[in-house]
Amino acid sequence: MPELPLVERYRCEAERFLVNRVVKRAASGVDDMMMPGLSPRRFKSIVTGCRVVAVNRRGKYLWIQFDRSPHLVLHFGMTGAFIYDPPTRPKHWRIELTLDSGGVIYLADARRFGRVLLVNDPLSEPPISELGFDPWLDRISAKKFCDSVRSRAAPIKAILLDQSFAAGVGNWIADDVLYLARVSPRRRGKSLSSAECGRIVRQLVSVVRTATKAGSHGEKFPKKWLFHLRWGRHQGIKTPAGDAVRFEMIGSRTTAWVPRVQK
DNA sequence: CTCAGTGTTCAGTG
DNA sequence: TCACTGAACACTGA
Repeated sequence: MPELPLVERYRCEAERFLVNRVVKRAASGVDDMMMPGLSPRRFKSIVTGCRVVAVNRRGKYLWIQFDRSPHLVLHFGMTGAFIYDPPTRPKHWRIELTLDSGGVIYLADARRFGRVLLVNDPLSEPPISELGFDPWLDRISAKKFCDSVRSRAAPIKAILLDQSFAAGVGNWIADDVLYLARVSPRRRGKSLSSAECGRIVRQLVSVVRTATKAGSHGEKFPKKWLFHLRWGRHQGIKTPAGDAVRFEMIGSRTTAWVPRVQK
C-alpha cells in the first residue's frame, strides 16, 4: 500500500489518537518475518506502560516515540494499515495497543512484508539512518540531486525507487514523476542532462507535496497523473491527451509510461 | 488455476 | 568493495 503520502496520513491519524496516551496493554503475534527476534512476551513487556510522546515519519518508516527507549518503529510493507477501535480483532492483525483512553489501535498486514522493530534511537540507527532525503521533510538542491543521479549507471526508475537515495518514493510516484518530467524510465542516470535532472527533482517535490496535501486520497489527485490509469492495467489505455500508456517491467517493478511523451 | 500487487532483502554477478 | 539485477518473501483478489 503505502508510499510517503499515505504513511504521512497514517502518521497524522496516529498522532491524534496516540500522543499523551499511556499503553495499558500490548500484544503481538509470533512472527519472525515481520518482527525478527521480537517475541510477543518481549514486545508486551517493553511497550506496556509507555507514554506516547510523538509519532514521527521518515520515508516509509513511521515511529511511535515513547517517554523512554526503545521506541516502536513500523513499516507498512505492501498491505499494512492502522485500524482504530474495530468491533472485532482485524483478520490480519500483527500488533495491538490498548490505551488509557480506552482506544485500541491495530497494525494489520495481510502480506506480512511490513516490519515491527524496537529501536533505541530511531533517527541515528538503521534502518532509518540509512535513508536518503525525504522530499516532504527535506530540501535538496538541484545540483546535489543531479550529481547524485548522474554518478549512477542504473535506470532512473530504479534510482528513484532506491530508498537510500530518495526516501518514501514508491512505484506509482516514480512513474508519475518521470511522466511529468518527460523522461523515459529506461534512461540511465549517467545519460541524463542537467535539464532533465532538474525536471525530475522539480516533479518529485511537486508530486509528493500535492499527494500529501491531498491526504493521499487518489480521487483528489490532478487528472493528468498516470496514477488514475495504472490500476487494473487495461490493454490499450490512453491518457486524456490521447497517448498510449505502456506497461513493462523496469527495475523489477511494473512500470507505466507514455513513450510518445517520455524520451 | 494463474498471475500481479502502493516493498525490501539477499545472493550472485561483473 | 561496490553497484546492479532479479529472485524470494506471503497472501489476496481478479
